[in-house]
Amino acid sequence: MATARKPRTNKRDRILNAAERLFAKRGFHGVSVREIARAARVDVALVNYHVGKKAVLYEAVLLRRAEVLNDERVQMLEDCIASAAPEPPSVEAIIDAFTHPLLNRSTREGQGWKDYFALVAQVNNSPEMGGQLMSRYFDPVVRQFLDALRLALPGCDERDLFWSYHFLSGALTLTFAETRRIDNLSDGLCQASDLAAVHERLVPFAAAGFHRLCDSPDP
Amino acid sequence: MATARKPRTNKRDRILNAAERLFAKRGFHGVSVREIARAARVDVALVNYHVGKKAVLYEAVLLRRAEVLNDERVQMLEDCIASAAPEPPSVEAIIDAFTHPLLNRSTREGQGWKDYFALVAQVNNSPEMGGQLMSRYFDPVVRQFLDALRLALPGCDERDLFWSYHFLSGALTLTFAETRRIDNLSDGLCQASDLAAVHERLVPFAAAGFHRLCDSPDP
DNA sequence: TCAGGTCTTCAACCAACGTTGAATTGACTT
DNA sequence: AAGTCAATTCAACGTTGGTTGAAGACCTGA
Repeated sequence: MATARKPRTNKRDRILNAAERLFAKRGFHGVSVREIARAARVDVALVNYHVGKKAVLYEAVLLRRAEVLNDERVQMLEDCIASAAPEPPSVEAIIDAFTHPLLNRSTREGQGWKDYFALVAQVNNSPEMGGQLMSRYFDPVVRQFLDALRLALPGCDERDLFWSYHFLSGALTLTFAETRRIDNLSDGLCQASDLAAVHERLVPFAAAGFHRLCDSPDP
Repeated sequence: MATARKPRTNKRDRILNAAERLFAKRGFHGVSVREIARAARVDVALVNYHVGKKAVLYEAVLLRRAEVLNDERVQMLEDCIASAAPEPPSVEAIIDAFTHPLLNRSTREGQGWKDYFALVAQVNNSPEMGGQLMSRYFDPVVRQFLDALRLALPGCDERDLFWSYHFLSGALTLTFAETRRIDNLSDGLCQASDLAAVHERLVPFAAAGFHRLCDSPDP
């Protein structure tokens, strides 16, 4: 008797998917609820029924994959700590645990994740609500990574550590925004869509930056 | 006879200033022309009269300070090349020539420049038009900096160089977006508004990354 | 003073917006 | 068969959006 529940909400997912794609492209204010409903092939009123008003929809899109991503990041961090024990893991390994989940999802799974990361890139650089939303959804896990980095960089000044993470965050989000500016700048030699090529460079680039800032002695 | 022209357009500047501030905060779609006119204390129709339609206004805001910034960047690059001659300048010095103008304008001059950089940060991470606009307004000068970096990093792989610049660009734009996320993350220890503190860390961070990627031998 | 622009105001247009409430469907329980 | 509740449709509400055109004000040089 129990199980035979409705597919709960096929349409709720369709709405979230369409919203994700459109918000990623044009931002919160650049997309109308009606357009999202049209793209999801769903009546306008259903958006309010299944999700809520526009602002709620926006946060629902952000939250949906944030949980998955956070779990995977924590898992990878614990793995890399465990496999380096009893030594602390290297800075490279920690950064890789932080960035690799993005690469994995973006290349192995569908366009949805790509859209999601592009959306996050916009949010991260938005003065309007960027600070609040990013802090709410990602910073709890970021703090765990900072804890690990402290062990890998003993004696590191706290401010150097925070700013180093800030630079990594900026480089990472611009990468996953995939604006194709670099395609143009490099005359096609580099491609924003070739995330594997970026990732194998981002990790050593950022690690070198962390070491440069955090290893130096303070007088 | 000649000179006594009207102040040409007092109001045009007021419109551009108001637009700059609002676009920086909420993006192109998040601000209405009517709101800009209200903030500039100007009739709605004057926006179209003095500048043009909304899209033209947006690009006018971007262009206005891009020219000033580009000139200053080129000047600082030439200076640092001249003062290092006949050796090529260091990577640090080149990056500093690229980033210092932002710091200078942002701290010494008014809120207008801060708003402008926040706007550029949004554009840089926007999939909608980010690639196009950034390339159009900034990449000609970026190419000059890449030329200088090639001399400072002889034998550097081209793709490593482009990606290194990409990472620098991401870190730089997130910094000048001033989203205050880092204030929250660091419990007030770091402040997004303290641009001098960021700048003195960004230059060595990025320089270390460039060296790490570009100095390594390719088998 | 008048004629010429330039600049400014006012009002209006229509399309699109987010959101809601009432009415309808459809499937499952009793 | 009737009743229940979630899901869905439809139409409408009141605002606000960007843009325009015609009319008015202002100034300058003749």
